[in-house]
Amino acid sequence: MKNRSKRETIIETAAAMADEKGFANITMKELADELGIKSPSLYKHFSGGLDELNKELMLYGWRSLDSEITKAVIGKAKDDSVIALCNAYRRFVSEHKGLYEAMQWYNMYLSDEHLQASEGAVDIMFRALSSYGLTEEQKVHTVRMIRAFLQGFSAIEVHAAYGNPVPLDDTFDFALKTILNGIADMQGGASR
Amino acid sequence: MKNRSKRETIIETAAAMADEKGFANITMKELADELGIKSPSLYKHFSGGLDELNKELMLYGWRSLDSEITKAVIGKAKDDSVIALCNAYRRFVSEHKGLYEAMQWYNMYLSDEHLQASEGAVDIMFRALSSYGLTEEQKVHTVRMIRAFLQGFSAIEVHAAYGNPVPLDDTFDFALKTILNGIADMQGGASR
DNA sequence: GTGATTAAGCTAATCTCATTAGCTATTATA
DNA sequence: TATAATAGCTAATGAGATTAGCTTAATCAC
Repeated sequence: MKNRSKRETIIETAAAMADEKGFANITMKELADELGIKSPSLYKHFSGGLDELNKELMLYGWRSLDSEITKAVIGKAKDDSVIALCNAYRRFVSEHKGLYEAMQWYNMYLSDEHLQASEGAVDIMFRALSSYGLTEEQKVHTVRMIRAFLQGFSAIEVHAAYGNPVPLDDTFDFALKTILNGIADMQGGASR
Repeated sequence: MKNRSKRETIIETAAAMADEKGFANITMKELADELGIKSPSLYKHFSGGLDELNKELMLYGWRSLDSEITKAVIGKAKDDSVIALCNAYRRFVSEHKGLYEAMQWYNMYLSDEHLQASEGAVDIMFRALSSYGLTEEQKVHTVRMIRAFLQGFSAIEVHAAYGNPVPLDDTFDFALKTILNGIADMQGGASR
């Protein structure tokens, strides 16, 4: 019954709380309340305090996202694979706005750990591109472009910063198409 | 000599401080110290406290960015215009990392005001696209895509989250080219 | 099995900020 | 000139994170 360590339970509770109330509103006090303990007790599990907790939240988030997009690309290749990956990323963000904030937020403070954490997602993107005949360098550019687009689009979508009636879904598809066209051009075009 | 209101001076000081020490490290105390006053005195200028200050910082940032990209696109059309705009955006972010954080951060809390604030930049993008023969809807998609890309790319670049020797500059050009190709396809392709 | 150790909690205390209250001097203004 | 607004100050309050030091229960070595 107790296969999940207390540490994990706390992180999952914090993640749920972030999704509910927003990442910025997680406090040691509220998290402790939610867990039925007093805030100083949290330091028994996270001696590094809020910082360590946030870092773990970030790592947990990236692990979850990895797992989602991995599932999404299984059995797919080329465009189908890229599309599935992007949609999975987008869905994950919309379902975990708070956790995603943690994933981004931590970004700002400890690039090294964040780098490692998000490496998994990058790796999956590389694999998704493997079925095209791209050079390594082309793959690097493409992964970066996709990543930048997904990150920017998600940030904007989460905060609903588009004040226009044209549906975001259409824009997402449009952008995806543009990116896939770019890939196709590389295969059949200049580098042929 | 005193053409700049105290309010403006404070905001500019805060912006400089954000660029130096990071947005998250701006405190009422340090800002007041920098200005040679005590922190409670700041409330005479910003009755809304840190929140109001941050909001003003965000607005100031967007105004500055507007002005930069406006300058950048003057006298240019089509691809040149888009390229100039994107480069200006990127440069602004790299020169004002802290202020840019404020611009993004506030984003998370008050979408309405942020929306208005960033409207100027969006407007300039629309104008930059006006010399192509795109439909309104195509322009909306394109602006959103460019915006998402710029935001995502900047976020990633600022935090140096790319652990790869391939130069970021090349990726930026590559992505720009992909986007411009997408625009060209719309003109000469399906929508012809 | 029993003493020592560790784990996980608790209360009380501390520190850092942001913020508020209330006072004062200076500057405009009617 | 009397008065009102401005911009500053000190002292006090309050929220949160964090630390110190105590207690109980489980675990472990022998």
